[in-house]
Amino acid sequence: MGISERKERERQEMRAKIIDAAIGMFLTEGYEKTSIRNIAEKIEYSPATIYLYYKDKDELLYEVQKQAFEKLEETFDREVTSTHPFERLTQLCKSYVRFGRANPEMYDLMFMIKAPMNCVEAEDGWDNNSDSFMLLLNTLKECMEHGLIRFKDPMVAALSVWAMGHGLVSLDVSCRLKAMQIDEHMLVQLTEASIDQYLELIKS
Amino acid sequence: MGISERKERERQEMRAKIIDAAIGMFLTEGYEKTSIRNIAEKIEYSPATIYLYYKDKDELLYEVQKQAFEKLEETFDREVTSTHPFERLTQLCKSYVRFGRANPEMYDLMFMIKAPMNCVEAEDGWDNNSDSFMLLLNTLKECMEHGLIRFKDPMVAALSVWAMGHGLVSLDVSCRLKAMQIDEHMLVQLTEASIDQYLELIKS
DNA sequence: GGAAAATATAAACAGTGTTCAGTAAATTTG
DNA sequence: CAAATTTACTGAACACTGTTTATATTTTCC
Repeated sequence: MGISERKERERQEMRAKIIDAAIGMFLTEGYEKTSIRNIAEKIEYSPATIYLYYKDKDELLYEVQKQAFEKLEETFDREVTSTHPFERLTQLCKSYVRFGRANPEMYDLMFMIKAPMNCVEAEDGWDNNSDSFMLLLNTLKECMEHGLIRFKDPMVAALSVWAMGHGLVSLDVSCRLKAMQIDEHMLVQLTEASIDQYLELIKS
Repeated sequence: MGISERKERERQEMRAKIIDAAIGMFLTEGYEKTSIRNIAEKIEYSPATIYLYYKDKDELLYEVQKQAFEKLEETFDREVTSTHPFERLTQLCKSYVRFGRANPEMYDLMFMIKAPMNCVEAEDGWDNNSDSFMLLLNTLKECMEHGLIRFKDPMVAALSVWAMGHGLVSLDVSCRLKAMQIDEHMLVQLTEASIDQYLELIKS
């Protein structure tokens, strides 16, 4: 019978409707400032209805995160295209930092906010991000196979490169670079220079 | 007259009482989960009283942050002692990362949480952290004067080193390293190796 | 001692995430 | 088709949150 199929489809549509509203509000207002009531109002349902489709606000965020990572992976697909491993690593780093700086609220949800990681505590690993991390890890491995970078351990390499990229983006997103007392324009240049410098340093 | 002096002293004592309670609760429960009501209960005053001493919850956090940075600076005073510039840079990096990993909740308040930076928006710079940043900057400048590191611009150097250190700590504190699917022991080793590797890389 | 000033608080406001009893609609069953 | 049952939804409530305000208490000053 096609009824249960339609029901399931309607359920997914409703879930999408909720998530779409949530994404929009999380990105414009931030996670904390977006309330279930606001989301409910936007989709013209009662707040309680949302709980029929998502367990709690954290699950909502987890779902939004999922979509954010899909966006990041799409960006990588577009911008990380070179066949030369080190060139590809360069593209990956720059693409990552550009993405973070261009979408600070999204970056916050993906890599900085504390909320949704609690609910993943019990589970093994953190699914949302594993694809992107694998892309980095594999690119680095390939670089190492060709002797293009000065790393010996691929995991150390992955952690280092990610840490550098994340550090640059997150210090900016969290406004901690105010300690440097420089203007926005200068900051962009310094960030760019830091990445270039770092890639130069790891090149063998 | 000594009355106004006593009044001022009592005022500072009350401020300290509030902050002490706040620190304790922020570190054990986190900023978001600590309520003004909880703090008030702990010091046995009404919630409204707190507002006679601090403008709002953000100002409370800003004050707690201040003390956290004093703790960080004390740690640096103890652990960053070498007269050799590069050796001192090494001590600084390791001390920073160790501090962050040993005090994740405090690190969160200092470098990750979003809340208190908003209220600093208008002001120029971010006072709390400027001493530590200056220590890093000056150490790097000294290294450069002696030709010990491969950086040309001290600001690029400071941003790079800070980004690397902050990246390593914050990815861990925010649980994002779950993407790497490794155990705690391995993680400590990888982090250590990443710092060593980085210091090796920037050495000229 | 009594006016003035400083200090503390109970109560209220407007908001939050979440739960639950109860209603209305859609579906299945007899 | 009508009755019974399942599904979808919601209003109201609960237990919180940060913050403000009018009121009460204490302290200082003349």
